[in-house]
Amino acid sequence: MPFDLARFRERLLDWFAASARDLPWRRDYAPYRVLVSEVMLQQTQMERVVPYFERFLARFPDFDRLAAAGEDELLSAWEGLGYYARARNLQKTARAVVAAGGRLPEEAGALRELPGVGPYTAAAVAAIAFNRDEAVLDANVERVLSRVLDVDEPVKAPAVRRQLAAEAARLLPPGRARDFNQAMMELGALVCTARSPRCANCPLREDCEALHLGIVNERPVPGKRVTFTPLVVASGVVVRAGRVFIQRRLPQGVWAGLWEFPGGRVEPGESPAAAVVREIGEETELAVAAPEHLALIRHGYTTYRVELHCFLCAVVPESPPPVLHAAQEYRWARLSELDGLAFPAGHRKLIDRMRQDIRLCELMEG
DNA sequence: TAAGCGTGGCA
DNA sequence: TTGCCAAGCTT
Repeated sequence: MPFDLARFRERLLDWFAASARDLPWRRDYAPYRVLVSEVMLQQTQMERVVPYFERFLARFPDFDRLAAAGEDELLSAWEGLGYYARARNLQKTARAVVAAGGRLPEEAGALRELPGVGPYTAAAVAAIAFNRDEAVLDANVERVLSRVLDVDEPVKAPAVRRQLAAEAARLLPPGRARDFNQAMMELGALVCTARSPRCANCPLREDCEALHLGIVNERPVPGKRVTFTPLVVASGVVVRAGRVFIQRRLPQGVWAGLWEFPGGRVEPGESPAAAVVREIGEETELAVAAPEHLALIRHGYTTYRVELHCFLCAVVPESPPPVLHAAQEYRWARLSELDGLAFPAGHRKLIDRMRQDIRLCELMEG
């Protein structure tokens, strides 16, 4: 059966009307809420975003409140979501919107000028908040179209992406951009999934070329696969007079502006205990001794797989005061202070372990 | 154009 | 356990 555009649109929109998940930003499609949700959803799955979205909106209910937020308050609300530049850019956008009178532009071209708003987010906000006729192209749409149209080249290749963007625009029913785009992404998330797609329940099963050919599992064609680099890291919980040393990371690079415990990479042939003493000296000029193993935490970030060795360290009595070489600010903090500050996920896990360590808690009292 | 930028879930 | 994956943007 030939591809029928009207049928494709009708079945997709009917399916979405019946199957759309109840999400907080789908209540009224208020532009601020749509923008926050779309930025949170960059490279992040729906289920993970929803609780962050609720907390974020409670703290920062509008552009004005977000524009006025402090750095720790902002990053703390984002802690655990990753890609923290998103939070900073979202605040920059809020400030630009406030400066421009308080309203978000409605056209994709103007939205695209805002910090942290790329081609996807500009089209998504224009379509979902303002129902402008823009077609989004995200990983879900790429996957759906690569199957429906049987695309036999890697979908991440720029030329293929341009082609898929044009196809998405062709499929878009004029005047229905809000529902159409969400329907394509929702279908990708719930039915046309990367693994174990539910083709028997798919509203587009009659329109799907890859399904007809029996090669759904060969679509989309993957691109170059990323290699993960194992990394051994040692970090120190440096305690003095009931307080722990923490430092704020530099404004550029990974975990920019977040707080952390000092430490760094364990060199080949070096023990984690020796590395933590060396790294703390290099980063802070603090002299510490007798590192005592606290925890071993495994986590990953971007393309690294990290084995994080954590030690409790004492400052030697004749140690000089801290001088920072890998951070912009430091603090001797009480355990209870750490909750209002943003830490990388691995260090947050360490804080959780610290709270379970009775002897450490006794050391931190008072 | 390619690499940097997080994180947790899942098979 | 390990590899793969997710509603991308910036430089």
